[in-house]
Amino acid sequence: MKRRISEKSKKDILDAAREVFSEKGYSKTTIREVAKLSEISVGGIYLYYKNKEELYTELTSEQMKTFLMYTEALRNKQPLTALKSLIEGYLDYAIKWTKLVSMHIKEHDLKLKKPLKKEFLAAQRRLLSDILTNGIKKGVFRNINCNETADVILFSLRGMILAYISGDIKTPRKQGDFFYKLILNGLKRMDK
Amino acid sequence: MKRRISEKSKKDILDAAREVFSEKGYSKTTIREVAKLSEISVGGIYLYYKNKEELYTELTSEQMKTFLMYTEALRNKQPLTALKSLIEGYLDYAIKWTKLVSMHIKEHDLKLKKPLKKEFLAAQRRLLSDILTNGIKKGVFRNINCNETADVILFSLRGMILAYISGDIKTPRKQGDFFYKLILNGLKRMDK
Amino acid sequence: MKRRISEKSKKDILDAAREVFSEKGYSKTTIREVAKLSEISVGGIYLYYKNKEELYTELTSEQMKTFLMYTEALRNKQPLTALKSLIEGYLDYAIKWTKLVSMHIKEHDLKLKKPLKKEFLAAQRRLLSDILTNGIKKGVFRNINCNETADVILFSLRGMILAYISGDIKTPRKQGDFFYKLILNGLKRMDK
Amino acid sequence: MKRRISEKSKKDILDAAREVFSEKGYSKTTIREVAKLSEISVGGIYLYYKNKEELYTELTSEQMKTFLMYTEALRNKQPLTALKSLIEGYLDYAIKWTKLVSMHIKEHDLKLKKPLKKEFLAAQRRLLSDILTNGIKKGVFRNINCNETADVILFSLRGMILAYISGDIKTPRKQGDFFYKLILNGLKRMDK
DNA sequence: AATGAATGAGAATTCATTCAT
DNA sequence: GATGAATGAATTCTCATTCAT
Repeated sequence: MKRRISEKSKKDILDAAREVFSEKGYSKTTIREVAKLSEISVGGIYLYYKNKEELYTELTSEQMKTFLMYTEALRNKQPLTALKSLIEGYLDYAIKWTKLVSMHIKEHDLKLKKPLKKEFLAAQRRLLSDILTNGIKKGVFRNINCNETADVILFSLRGMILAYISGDIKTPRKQGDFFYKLILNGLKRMDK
Repeated sequence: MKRRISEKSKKDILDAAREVFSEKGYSKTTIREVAKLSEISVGGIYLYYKNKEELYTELTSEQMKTFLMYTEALRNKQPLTALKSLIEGYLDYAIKWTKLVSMHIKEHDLKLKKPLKKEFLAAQRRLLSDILTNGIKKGVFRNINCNETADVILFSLRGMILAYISGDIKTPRKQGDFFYKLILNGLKRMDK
Repeated sequence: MKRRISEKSKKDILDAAREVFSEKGYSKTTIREVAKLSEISVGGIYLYYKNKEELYTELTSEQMKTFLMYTEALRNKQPLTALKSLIEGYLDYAIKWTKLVSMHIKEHDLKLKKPLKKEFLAAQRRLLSDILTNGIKKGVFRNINCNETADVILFSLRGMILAYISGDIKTPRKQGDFFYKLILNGLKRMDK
Repeated sequence: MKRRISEKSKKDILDAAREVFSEKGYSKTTIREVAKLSEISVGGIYLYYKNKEELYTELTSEQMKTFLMYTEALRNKQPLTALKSLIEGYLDYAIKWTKLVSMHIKEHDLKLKKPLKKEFLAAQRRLLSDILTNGIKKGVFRNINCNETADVILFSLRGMILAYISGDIKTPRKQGDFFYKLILNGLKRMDK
């Protein structure tokens, strides 16, 4: 029987869970596998997490917090820089945590995640909306509806990420750059 | 014991599968239920489809063909109309087949689906690219890279759909309209 | 894979369940063991019975029906004979189905059994009450409260059975005879 | 780490066990819960009791001793009073410790309990037999076989208790009174 | 070809018991 | 002696797949 500090065990489990959940998604992940990888017995998992659901929720929550911290830092940048960095941040994160992001997308309909996700999305929308508002104030952007535009941009970004994790594109950063230019300048020919 | 022509049975199964899969999603769909609805025995299903995965793949393939037929019809419309209709078509389809689309996203990494999806995406990209090229020729659109832009638009649309099936937005058509305007006009203030 | 007629399987399972449940009681009985004894796979059990609870309920119900049939036959006998036969019937049944009765007593607090048991008890009470009423009418018994007396007699009998299955007495029939005389004549010295 | 005299710990555990066992019954009682309530660690429990079964046995033994002390006090009362008090004592005890008694019945076939129970029953029988003998001597009771009668009365009482804990009767004391009168006067009409 | 009863591996979860500290 | 983290066997139940008929 192994002896460890409680906190170490909890972390070991979460690390293993992140690995397995990202690889397999929620329903195909088994506690047995998490146990094996974390080198903690099956029963041991249940010492720290009430059930599979709670383990998953904890993991998700932790990931979102990390990401929020990164994006919040963009708040004080110039509008154009901030917008570009936000797009890049999203895509870089997806590149770094492909499997994990893949899981989040796969499990988009998991009931348990709903409130967590809602709050996360709201936070992202607030941030992007503020960036846009700031851009309008500074005369960089047209006078658009910031909230709605923020939504559309965020959703589109998620679409780009989905394309990346699905293997439809290999160089998401390049696509991101394209997306940035597209929404900046639009399609319409203006000189006419 | 029922006697039927092979093709009829195959279709019955697929109809039932579409019903059940789109109601329950992949994992929660049981072969028993498909059997019941199609009025073909459990064993019978396996006569026509090797396993659950193959049944799913067949269904997906069929759905894609149907959708392609719809979108191809846009080829001859005016660029702006075609673009708008394409966006609306995507979103309307997602509204009509929410669960089915949700399932496609959940199973985005299913091996068997890969070539199928690739071809579907390529077709969609060709179409949209042609619409854009046509728009440039007619002087409606700026001189953009059509292939890349087509990709970005398609992926963004998928993001919008993901947002809808995830419950993040309730009125995807409205968002679609917003998206249309955004990519048309861009964000930048032009008069300066 | 064994092939059998559905009805045969159902019976095999019930037979095995009777065996195991009587031996182990409800909670210590495992489906695996019932499966093994019935020579039907674990999954097979669930083909016929929704869950452990239903299997148990079915078993109980079947037993009660059998027993009720026997006791109802006493209704037309002479009061004294009927009373004596009832007592004997209870104890003989307990002797014959010791383990099964033991289970019923062990599981006296199982929620699922409640309505079933209530109806069984009510039927028994009606019968005994009728026997007593008849006895009063014929002048064999004192003018007692038939319902209450029926209850007390039935409960006492159950006590006798509990004593038997607990191993406290070896010859329940003799005790039954004693009980019969006791409640017939009472303890009190009458000639004073 | 808490330091305590061995005997104190043992008692604390037993007190907690009584609480939990009588609330949950044998199978649903967990050692963890006993540990928590007794404020002794899980491992600590196993220092004093070999396993769950032994803890249960110890508890049972203790309960029986307490009950015996109460009933022994009836020995010097008048026969009729003693008999009535005995009946009431049994039923009151069942009312007070319903769950505990229920558990004793569920576990009636626990091997370890057998000798314990035998001795308990013997003691009760001796007492009741003495009461009856005394009653005969004083001319209150008919000349009956005291040992056998004692048995029958005790078993019947257990039946009454079983009926109570099974929920078949709500007012065991009333039933007890009825039982008392029944065995006192019998069923037979005497004036004929 | 067609059936559906039967299979059995595998899932989440619990808990008596152990043992390193 | 005392602790409580860790163990892992055991539980109920599900369901894709098989195969005797």
